[in-house]
Amino acid sequence: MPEGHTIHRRARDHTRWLAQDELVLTSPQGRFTAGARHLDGATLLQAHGIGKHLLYEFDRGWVHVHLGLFGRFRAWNTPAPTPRGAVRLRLQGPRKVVDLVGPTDCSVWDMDQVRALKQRLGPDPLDPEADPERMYAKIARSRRTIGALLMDQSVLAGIGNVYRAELLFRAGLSPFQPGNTVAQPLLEALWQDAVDLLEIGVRYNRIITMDPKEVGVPLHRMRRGDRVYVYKRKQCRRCHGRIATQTLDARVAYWCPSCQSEPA
DNA sequence: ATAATATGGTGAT
DNA sequence: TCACCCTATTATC
Repeated sequence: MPEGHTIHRRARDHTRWLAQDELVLTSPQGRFTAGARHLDGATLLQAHGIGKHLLYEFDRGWVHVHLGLFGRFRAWNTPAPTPRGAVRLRLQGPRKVVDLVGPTDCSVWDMDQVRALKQRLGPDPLDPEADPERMYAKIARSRRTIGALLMDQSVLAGIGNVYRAELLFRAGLSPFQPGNTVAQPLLEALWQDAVDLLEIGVRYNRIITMDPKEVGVPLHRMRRGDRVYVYKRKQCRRCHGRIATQTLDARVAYWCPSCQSEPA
């Protein structure tokens, strides 16, 4: 779940549920005790999603959360049950309680760290202010594969292994095409497609990349295991050919050799 | 029932 | 390149 769409969805939900109230912060698991105590009783102004990072802006400080592969949130209406499992952080508001479990990072940040993060990350398709020119420039002068570049958070923030596979399929591009050989209009199309797909992801709280017009099923009725063209599939959803897999930058890339052009 | 697997990033080697 | 984090989902028996 945790590619950019998940993060932005959580930011939106948590802002709606918890902002403008004084929150009780605890760390039932104990690994964030000092941080929780530091911000206990603070008022949440807003939760921000930036790429795959969550930033909780309080009236007197920031909390940074990165879910990694295993991190999850659980939410309840008050009163919430006793924390179950390794709850790193519990955010308790008057109406809702949110538990954070298994994150790669949960820590108190200052403004400098927030600024550094924003500087380090590439444009985020879910940020209305994002400037894709930075992504075009980086890809255009890189000999690394487009498959690796799309997953590089300093090139494009929020894309993970599923969206990588699906974006490349929809663009008809091989993951192994060097970045500096991808035509500019194709880069622009990739960006716009990322914007569209991630917005769908936020709205439906899941990754859906199949075109409703192509499959004749509306977005909200697409069944599990049938919402993507190539990711983790055996057969291409479009041509029914065999899906190829290969490790690319420590992650398994999925592509359809017949629908996606091979690099020259 | 139990086992395998994963959408990620970091830091050590 | 690999171990780690340590959950939820999916696959297998």
